[in-house]
Amino acid sequence: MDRYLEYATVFKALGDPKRAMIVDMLSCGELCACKILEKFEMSQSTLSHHMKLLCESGFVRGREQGKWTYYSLDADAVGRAKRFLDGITSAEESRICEDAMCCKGCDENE
Amino acid sequence: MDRYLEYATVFKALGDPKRAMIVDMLSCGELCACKILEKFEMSQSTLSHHMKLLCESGFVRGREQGKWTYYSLDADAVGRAKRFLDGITSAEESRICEDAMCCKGCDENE
DNA sequence: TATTCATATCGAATTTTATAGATTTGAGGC
DNA sequence: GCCTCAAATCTATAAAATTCGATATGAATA
Repeated sequence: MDRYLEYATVFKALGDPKRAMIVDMLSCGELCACKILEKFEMSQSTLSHHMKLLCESGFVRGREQGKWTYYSLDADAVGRAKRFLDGITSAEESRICEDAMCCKGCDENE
Repeated sequence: MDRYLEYATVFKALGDPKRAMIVDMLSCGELCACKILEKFEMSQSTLSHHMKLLCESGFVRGREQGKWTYYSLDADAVGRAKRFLDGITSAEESRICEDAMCCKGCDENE
């Protein structure tokens, strides 16, 4: 269940429209908080909270330089999230299918 | 922002450890609620609520047959989520980069 | 048709999240 | 050293999510 907690933490971080848009903005490259804030009608403290969530999930990294904090995507975390979705589409390599968990319906298995 | 609301709704549905695990279970193929319930320590009403969320997000489809409800992944929705993550890694094709939104840092742009 | 079984829905309690204003921290500039 | 500015943190509040017991629904069946 721990592995799912890890996935869930990342997806939860992406599970807010503003954070999803922030992440998309960061796909263009590193951005400072001030630039991100410009694009939203949101208080500075609220943005800071969202960035903290994104960083704590591991999906985004923050780099402090002088007065500013620059944010960017963590390629590894993006890759892990992608691989989860990939694993979901190709049942063969699924983590869970071998686990006596699969059935084709209740009728056949009870 | 609407497009991000749509993505966020899906990611929010995946943003719970139990739901992430349920989705992984469904990667093996269709399952009925009773089979899923067996794998969790969770009341029936709670599972029903989780399945409703997953279905409302579009990520999972439910098929009622007699007394049972069978759940399976919606391939299109999985594909859309994947494409969001793909778009995030390859900045070139990003939805948002053209939007005068990119900068390489505050210093250069102010 | 009365009963049973699988799910869904309702209602309520608890926890978590989103938000903003006020304050703090820490770097730079005067 | 004092002021300014960017960002984080604290505090409070309102909204949303999680959970479960109880109840309703609806199909199969005796």
